[in-house]
Amino acid sequence: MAARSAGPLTSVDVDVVALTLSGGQLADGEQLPSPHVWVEPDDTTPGRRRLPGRPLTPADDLEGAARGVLAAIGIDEPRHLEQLASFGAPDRVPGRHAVSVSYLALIPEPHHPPAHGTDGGWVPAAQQAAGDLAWDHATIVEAAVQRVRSKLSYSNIAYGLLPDEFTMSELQLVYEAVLGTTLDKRNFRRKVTALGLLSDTGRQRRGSHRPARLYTFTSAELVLLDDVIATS
Amino acid sequence: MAARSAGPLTSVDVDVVALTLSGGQLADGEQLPSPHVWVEPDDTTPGRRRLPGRPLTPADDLEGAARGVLAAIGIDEPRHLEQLASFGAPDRVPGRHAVSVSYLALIPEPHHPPAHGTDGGWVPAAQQAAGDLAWDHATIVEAAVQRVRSKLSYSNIAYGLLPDEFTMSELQLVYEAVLGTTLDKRNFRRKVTALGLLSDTGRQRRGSHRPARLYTFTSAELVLLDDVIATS
DNA sequence: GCAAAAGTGTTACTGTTACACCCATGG
DNA sequence: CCATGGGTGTAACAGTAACACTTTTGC
Repeated sequence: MAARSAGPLTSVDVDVVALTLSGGQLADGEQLPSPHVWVEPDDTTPGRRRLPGRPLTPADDLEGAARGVLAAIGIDEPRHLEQLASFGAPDRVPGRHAVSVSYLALIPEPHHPPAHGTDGGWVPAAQQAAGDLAWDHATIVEAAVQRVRSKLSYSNIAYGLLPDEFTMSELQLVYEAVLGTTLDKRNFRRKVTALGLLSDTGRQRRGSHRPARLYTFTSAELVLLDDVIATS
Repeated sequence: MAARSAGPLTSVDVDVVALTLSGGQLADGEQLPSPHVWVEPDDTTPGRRRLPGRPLTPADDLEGAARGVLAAIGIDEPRHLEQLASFGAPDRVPGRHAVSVSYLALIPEPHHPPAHGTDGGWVPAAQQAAGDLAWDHATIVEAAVQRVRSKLSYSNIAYGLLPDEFTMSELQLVYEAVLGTTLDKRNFRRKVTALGLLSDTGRQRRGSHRPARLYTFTSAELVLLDDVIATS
């Protein structure tokens, strides 16, 4: 095969799956939080919603475009952003051949813009989203949740869903919400401290109960481990 | 954000990292095999080589385009094909804004076309490729090898690098070649049979030594596990 | 009978699970 | 003093790692 110059052109969208935990404040836990995804109405498919996204322009790099999409919905600094996958079946969007390069963004609880002047909003990733989204966007959301779920086991990706300082119980809630299971408190603490990714700020959070130690992740970047935690 | 129609167009390339094990027949093992990648000369960057690829055309879906790229170099049925990642920095290819959607293909040893009428060839993925490839193609190759290495631990992805029937020693060689370590024979056999992904064909391979049992993978599709093997 | 690779078990250790009670605070 | 969530240890078990010799064949 010889060298090729630029071939036929295609429209490339950068779409973002922004996930946060919602439905129960992390701090109280009266109702269990669950992963929520940001969606917006789409004029071309009445009644359905879509992931935020925009076409790639010549000046863009992919990740920069994803950041721009997030900025447009009021999220200036996602705690975590990574490429998810690309989708390009010729019929995935009727009427035009569009490739979607999708990104996963994680947003810590406190930063929720509850609305924001735009008409988008957070909907539960698991249930509603599945039937409600335009084109293949439900597939993309599903891939995003799976990605987070599996990375919880061998990375510190939970930092993306937590404020700077958090208690052990809040960290455990993140795991439980994303994995959809309950975990044993003592075993969870032992494992998660054994990873060496947490450090104990001397500070405490007080409430009508024994004060809780506050922790931070030692790295605000994604750290991948070779081994596995999670279960029980 | 409102609905968008097709925006500015971009050229999209589908590039393929085809990997195989080479440098020592699996069956003999006088020299240890190592991952090799298929590269071809590129006219626009004299002296450098590139991954096989081609522009996406309107009728293509992404994976279909990747299969077409493979067919053009004489590989009609890769044992395994999966999307790797997309690359899209504006300056990754000087002079045009090109997004590369890259795929990982695994080729079993026996299918090597040693050359093929094309002027491409297999080069060791680790060493030579790194300095020798055009643009960001070395990065893409590195990502591909990493992907295989990590998936060995929790999937049957080794099927992509093996013929239908193989001995335990051959399977172990695949692991050792990709991981770059040596493994204990007894522990390896115990773990890999415990996964339940292998079945013992009654057949044997004979040589000037005790006959070796031949195994197949029970699934010729990728199977992901929850747990981890590999080490020691 | 010799070279070459195939095949096989046991023991020590390490990590994982399951499980229940006391502690510190706010009100 | 009561309610609330925070915090802690141990024993049974399961999985992993380290290790060396016997077997079957071709020549």
